[in-house]
Amino acid sequence: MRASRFLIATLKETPSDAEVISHQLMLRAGMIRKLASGLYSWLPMGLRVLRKVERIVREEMDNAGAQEVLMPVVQPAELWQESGRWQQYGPELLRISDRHERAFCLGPTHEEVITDLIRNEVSSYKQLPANFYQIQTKFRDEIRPRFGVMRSREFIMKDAYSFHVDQASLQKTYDAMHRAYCNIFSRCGLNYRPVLADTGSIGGAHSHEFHVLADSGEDAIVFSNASHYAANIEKAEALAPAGERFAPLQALTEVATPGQHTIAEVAAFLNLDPSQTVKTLVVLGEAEEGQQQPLVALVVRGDHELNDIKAEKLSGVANPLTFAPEERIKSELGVGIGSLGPVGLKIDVIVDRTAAHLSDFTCGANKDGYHLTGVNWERDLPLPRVEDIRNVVAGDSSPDGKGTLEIKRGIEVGHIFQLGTKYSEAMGAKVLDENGKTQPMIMGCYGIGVTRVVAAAIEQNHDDNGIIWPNAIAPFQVALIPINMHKSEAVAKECEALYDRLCQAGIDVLFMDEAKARLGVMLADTELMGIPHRIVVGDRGLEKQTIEYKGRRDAESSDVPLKGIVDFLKSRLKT
RNA sequence: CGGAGUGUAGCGCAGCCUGGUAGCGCGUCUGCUUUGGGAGCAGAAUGUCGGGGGUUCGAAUCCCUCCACUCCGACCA
Repeated sequence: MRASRFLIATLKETPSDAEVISHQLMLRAGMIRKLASGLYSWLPMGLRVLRKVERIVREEMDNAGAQEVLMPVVQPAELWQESGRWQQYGPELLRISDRHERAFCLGPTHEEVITDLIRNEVSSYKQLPANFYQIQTKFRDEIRPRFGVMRSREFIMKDAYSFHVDQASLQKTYDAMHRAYCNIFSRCGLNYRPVLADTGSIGGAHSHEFHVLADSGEDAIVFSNASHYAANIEKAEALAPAGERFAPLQALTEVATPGQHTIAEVAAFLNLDPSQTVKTLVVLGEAEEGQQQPLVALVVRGDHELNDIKAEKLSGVANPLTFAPEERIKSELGVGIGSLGPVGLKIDVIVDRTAAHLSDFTCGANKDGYHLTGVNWERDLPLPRVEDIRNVVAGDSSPDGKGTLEIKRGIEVGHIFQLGTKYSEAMGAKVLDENGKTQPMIMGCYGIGVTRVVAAAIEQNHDDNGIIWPNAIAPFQVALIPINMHKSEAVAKECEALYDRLCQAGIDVLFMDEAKARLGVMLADTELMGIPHRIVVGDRGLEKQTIEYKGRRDAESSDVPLKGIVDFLKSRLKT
């Protein structure tokens, strides 16, 4: 490609509304432009990267035996009513109506459409298993779109849906998708990890997320330092502490703690470590038929965080997890939220495994302005129901018993689920099995945020000068930069010849052919755009029959003989 | 949804408090000079100052209202 025929829309200054580095660099490198909140246009530079990622995804999906389809973005409400998600899905689902006032939505995902399609086309177990994918625009009306293309409202996703007669077949496809995803992210040149995940609202048994490791990631990922165990923090189990609980040493004492509400305040006031306290969180429980939702108290150690995913799954706790309104706590428990504690509390109490292991701890006295110290389970109050309801922290034991846990940040770029029969049952997607019996198909679904992969790659690969693309997804592999081309016939001639040779060798080359462009501008632009390899052609080098090569990560450039330059570049592109 | 903030040229911003005919840097265009890391000189174009309403002789500036965008919050217990 010649730069003179290509929109190079680089920006010297960073637009003020870009927070994260990938967003800033995508704007500055001329890859995207914002149209409205959470909506982005892709300029030629950005689209080239997007297409390269898509191509890798297609190749690996096809290799893994999936078939490509393309389904509409606009979907009729009826299908969503059939699955029940018309009601379940919140305001994230953008609902619209057509000129006949029929209800539609913009698809945030395509389970309903694919299930509808397949129930009409597949009727025998002999047609299964089958796996269909598409690379399609999704729309989710996010509460707060941010980080550019990383959390936008409209985005491109590769979504695949598989159909099976039995669990074993699903597991096989699931494993194949797991491998395909590893291939995809490896080929994109990303440092990523598959991690165990919660299945969330989509439901189902088994699930993995694929995370690109980056400090700016929105998710916390937990690793064992001694095994392959890796999980999303939402999912990671916090084991009960080893050993017996220490016997009580202190007497139960009520102390005045005027004006001290938070754990930090109370701990500082009483000169305690927060890990010697517990906090009591009051949430809504599950309502009996026709009754108001009761209150339930959740108790975790003062320095720990409640894991709401774990909590809302417990029987007796409302799902989604909802904190009790302060007025209800005041009126029903007679105490403000800063002085709550499990002792003598008249509602159901669930205590975290680690908190249940404490002795001589401190908690609210259920009396405004007072706390209790020297509290002990089974002496001062019965040990309530014990569950795992907290987030793991660094240093906890790994749930597989091997090593301790570390926590890193990750950007979720892929997610695979075993859906089971949730949609096929709701929507009557059935086949006849070998025995002539009707069965709902068992489903799996597999997503990759294609646009997010592009941003994640930048989060992971950049420096002060701009983006550093991995070879496989770079918009151009090589930048060809002439010095004084409009003055030196030799440079002009050699660049034209080189450009042809590189194109013929199948290398994506950007020829900075604007005659009067200044060298500094061309160098800065190609670095900002992240082109992984660059060659500079000038009279000085040509006299020695060499040209100057610099890899985007190299500190210094080096002279390469002109003759062998194409082979030299080819060998560089392999890595 | 709640809280905070911003909206002035393509981009980044000043001007607003204290009302008086809109400016700076970058970019763009023309010409000349320059050309091994974001050039210099000379000239030029570009704004319903987010929209609407009000106050005033006069509003980017003061008041009301609407809109858009951004940030923060949804774990005080």
